Amino acid sequence: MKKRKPTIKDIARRLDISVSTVSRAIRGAEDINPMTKKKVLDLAEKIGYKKSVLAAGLASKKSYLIGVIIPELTVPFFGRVILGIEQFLKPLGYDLIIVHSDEQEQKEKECIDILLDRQVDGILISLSFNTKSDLHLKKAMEEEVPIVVFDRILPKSELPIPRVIVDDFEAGYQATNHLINKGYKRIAFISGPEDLYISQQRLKGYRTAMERNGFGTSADLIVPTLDLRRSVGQALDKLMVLKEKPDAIVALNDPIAFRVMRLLQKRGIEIPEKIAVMGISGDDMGELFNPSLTTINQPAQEMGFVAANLLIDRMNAMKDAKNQGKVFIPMAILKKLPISLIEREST
Amino acid sequence: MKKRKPTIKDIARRLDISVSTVSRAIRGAEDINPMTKKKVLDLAEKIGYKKSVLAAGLASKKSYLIGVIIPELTVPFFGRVILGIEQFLKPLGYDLIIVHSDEQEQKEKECIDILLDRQVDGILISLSFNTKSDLHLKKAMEEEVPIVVFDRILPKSELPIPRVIVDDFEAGYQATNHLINKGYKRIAFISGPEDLYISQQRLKGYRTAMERNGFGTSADLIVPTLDLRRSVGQALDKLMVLKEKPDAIVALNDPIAFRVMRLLQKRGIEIPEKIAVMGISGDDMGELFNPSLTTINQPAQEMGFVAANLLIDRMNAMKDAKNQGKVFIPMAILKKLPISLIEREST
DNA sequence: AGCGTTACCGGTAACGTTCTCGGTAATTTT
DNA sequence: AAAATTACCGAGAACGTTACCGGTAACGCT
Repeated sequence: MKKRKPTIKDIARRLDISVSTVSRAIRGAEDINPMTKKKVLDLAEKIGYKKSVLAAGLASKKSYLIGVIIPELTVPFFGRVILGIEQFLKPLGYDLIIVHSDEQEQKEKECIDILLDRQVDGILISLSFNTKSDLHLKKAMEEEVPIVVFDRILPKSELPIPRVIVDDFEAGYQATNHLINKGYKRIAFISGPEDLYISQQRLKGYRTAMERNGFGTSADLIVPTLDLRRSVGQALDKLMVLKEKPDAIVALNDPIAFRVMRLLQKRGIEIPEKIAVMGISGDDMGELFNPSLTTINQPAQEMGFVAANLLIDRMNAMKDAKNQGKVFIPMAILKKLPISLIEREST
Repeated sequence: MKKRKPTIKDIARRLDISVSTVSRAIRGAEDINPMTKKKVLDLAEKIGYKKSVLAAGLASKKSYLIGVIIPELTVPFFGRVILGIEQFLKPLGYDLIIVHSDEQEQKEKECIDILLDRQVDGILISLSFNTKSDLHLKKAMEEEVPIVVFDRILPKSELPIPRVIVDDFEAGYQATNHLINKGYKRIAFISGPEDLYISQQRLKGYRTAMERNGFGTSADLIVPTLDLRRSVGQALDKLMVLKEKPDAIVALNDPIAFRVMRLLQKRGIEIPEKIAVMGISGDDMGELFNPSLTTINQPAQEMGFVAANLLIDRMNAMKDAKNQGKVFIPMAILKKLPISLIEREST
């Protein structure tokens, strides 16, 4: 019943070769005879050898773990992003360690610490709703862990970090434009925290669309919500006490739009007859509502894929720089992904 | 700019003590003078020392990683379960590595392999919709990593594994009973795959409730769906071609219920006037639908908490057995959590 | 023939901890 | 006062890999 797990030493002994060679075979290095490589691999398979990621990581100073920080586990959008991340990273032998900040800046910092403790090879992060500073990202950079931010980024970050987003201005613009084309005239916008880039940009897109069509933008029609749940009601209240109520509402994202729809229905307001509602996210869930939610689709999976790709790029660049003895210069890259309209029943 | 990370050796040198002692202080062992311990911890803090989980894991043969396998990332229920798992495990210094099987048995096996490769200390798993065998769980047991199954379990598994579920029979029973009390008479049930324990039990609960109330259970009224999305429509179709259509539907879980509601509405059938709909899950999302979904609440977070607790128990039992030179005897434990009704508008 | 390549392979020192064992001094017990 | 216990600490060997440096043989080139 003694079942010590086989190691490369065992393989080396049985094949009468050195551990170095076995290691080469296992990790698929060049510089090895295909024949011996096959022999090693065959025996490894036969005796059920498993490489110790721990030991390998210790020796090579790599963990083959990538940390992913998202604000919330249950938001469908992030689920789709993770799918894309996996799609890119799994074939490369990386595993994901997913943590969530619960939309709190404080917890977000803790997440970074956890991941750094774990010695992840890189971090993919989408900022929480309430994150105002990116000092914790700096911390990661100082430890030389590459980091890529996706979707929820900070507007003016001087940090030279790659970022992947959708064209948020365009999203806000197209959403508003769609409503205008449908004949709506008093269009409101439910925004998010001021510091949030997606909020700023989408709002900007909304404003631009309104102005270009000669509607102007009354401040009354722009109300912020500070989270995805509780304060949506307050935001909506502000709109409903207006003398001239809006005939359409653009919500910062789908989860907010879902709540808006629900709250309107509770007030007995018909959608889209009395008031139209638009989201921005492209959640599948929107299809299940009654009426189904018109939304701007964000290519979530692609975003994950691209972000992961960017991360690996950075990791390699860093390694190269090191090998050549140069200093690695972090870069600010901003990648914008195109969006598209999904027209459903709520408009 | 040379920034080699500090190790326990550095601390040992600067404090002129041995690495052993430093190690003792860091990992909080007894057998150390509180004074020296404080000195070590202070210096560690000061120079920004971080313990290498990799090295520690290698030496102690523990990774402090717990693997979590869920069928789908975007199902809210599992999000809540993970919250509970974290709640229990984080204080103990464990991190989670979350993977998903995409509701496929094959991928589920791969997940197990990934986790075993990672040398996780334990595995928490909820089976996929289509998992018919638990041989892959056996594999984990053979490698001596404890495993606990939650929510989605296999009905008749001879494997001595701890399992945490809700009282699924009771859930099906109460759901049906609620509808009966509301005056519905022809109540249909949308079940899942036959092999799925939750499906069996909830169905059984439904049957029992029907019979006890003298309604009997016509086979027509029980239709299965094989997944959470596509085949829901087919299941519903079967009910709608019946001469005597049902006046209420119990869905196996909330995601299915959401779809049922949507499909009914597309057919112009009013809920709950023409047909009532009930879910079983307790997803918050159900509140946002129009009408909001009446459901049976499963204590998801508690389930995660309990499952994690059970896992740690098993891990300790295994360790104890080893220390005393005994053989560890795995046990089949079945823990049932109570459910409760959330009455909303769909019934 | 001499020399530089190329293709392989081996030895050995890391990597940063923990663990086991043993030892010393101080403290308690008898 | 001797013996036993306790509290604390150190030395050094693991843990399982990879990285680095060298070395040998075979091959091709001038």
